[in-house]
Amino acid sequence: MTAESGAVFLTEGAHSAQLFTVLSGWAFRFKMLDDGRRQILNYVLPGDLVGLQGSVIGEMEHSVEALSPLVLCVFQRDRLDELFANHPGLAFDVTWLAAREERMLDDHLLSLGRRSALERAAYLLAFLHERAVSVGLGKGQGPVSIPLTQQHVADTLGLSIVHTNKTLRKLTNKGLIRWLGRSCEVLDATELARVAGWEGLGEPVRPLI
Amino acid sequence: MTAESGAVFLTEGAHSAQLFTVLSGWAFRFKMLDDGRRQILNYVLPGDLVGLQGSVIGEMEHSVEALSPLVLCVFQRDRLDELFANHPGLAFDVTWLAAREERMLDDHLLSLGRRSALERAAYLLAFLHERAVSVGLGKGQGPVSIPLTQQHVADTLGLSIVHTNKTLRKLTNKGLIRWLGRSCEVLDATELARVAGWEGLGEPVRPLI
DNA sequence: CGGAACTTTGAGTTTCCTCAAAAAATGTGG
DNA sequence: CCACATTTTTTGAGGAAACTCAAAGTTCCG
Repeated sequence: MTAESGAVFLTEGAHSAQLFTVLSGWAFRFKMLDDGRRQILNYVLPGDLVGLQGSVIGEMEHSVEALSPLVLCVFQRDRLDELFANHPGLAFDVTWLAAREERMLDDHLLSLGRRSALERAAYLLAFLHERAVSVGLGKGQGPVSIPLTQQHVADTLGLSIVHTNKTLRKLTNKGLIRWLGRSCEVLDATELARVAGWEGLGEPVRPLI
Repeated sequence: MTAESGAVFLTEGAHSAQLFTVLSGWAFRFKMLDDGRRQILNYVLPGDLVGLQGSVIGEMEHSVEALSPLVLCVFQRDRLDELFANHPGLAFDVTWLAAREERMLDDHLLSLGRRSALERAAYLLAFLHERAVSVGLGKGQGPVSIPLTQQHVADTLGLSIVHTNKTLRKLTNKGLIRWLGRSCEVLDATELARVAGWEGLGEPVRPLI
């Protein structure tokens, strides 16, 4: 299955939730408040599972939207029981992915709760850079390019679009990032992580799904 | 196994991570930045699993501290493989718990990113109240009592202790909570949820571990 | 080429923070 | 049970961070 950039392909409340594996492209998970405030929860990259909450618990409480053209592999939900029954190794891998997601959310919570705007922005871009590199998106010549707008950054960091712009400008002026059209190039991931006081994900092994 | 109130019984970086089930008591998971800023990630109640990240991925990236005297049941990590191999139903329950934790963290992120101080405080107390009731802590006469200090609330909401105090006072003045010693009584959980614009957890079924 | 979406900037306001200190509750040892 | 140290809660005042409003540039896309 494929999805266009900007397409919301899983929505909150969906009861017939499907489970997907991302083969290529970028997406993000988000929730909204009634008055339109949006919070981006995490980003989805190749190798990630999408819709596990819906499949395991029965209903989705967040939505997922594509940031770039996306290629997905669909899993029927009822086959999850079969997977646990007959493929314990794969079942463990699913749980490994869930634990890794939990760990990323822990990091995001630390950021939103206790880092300043500048630290938060540096953290986010260092994080996305590390994730992009870990799935092989850094192999092209030059810096890694992340497909998002400043509105996405604002809705991830819990900041207004105006303050986000001013904060990203500081990182740009330090030569750590560059903003191009609707994407961000990370020029110095090490320094970004240092500004944020972030240790990195530290993911030695990971299962292939 | 038991733990005293205030005891940190799992620490960040622990490599020989164990897996626990909580039988009774309250605890919380947290992370710290180098300069001492602390962020509480989530609360742990009876029926919760503690240390799954360490068991599945291999290293803990957060710590866990008791809020009240705690009774725990220890699981050896290597028995997790055996569980996945021979008890697919239980393995699924472990994954269910991981998905539920992920969902709670999603809610917390929405709160930290997009809710005001008052909304955040109302959300947190409605959330903790709902969790307490769901494990049967509401059966004693009178309101549910949650064992924490305002410093814990501040470190959960990402606010200073001073602003937290002023915010909780507003909720007290509205008659929604009462602060007693080092604990909080929830007097009107419905109104708290309404102030927060929060729908509740919505947990029809749950596995028994 | 023209409209829409996105980025940038400035000005004034609100929310939340820090500092400082007092008041209240809790715990401890005699 | 009381005196004392410690922790927790409360209050006030001034400052910093982030927000809203408004508008001008830019870039993107059909």
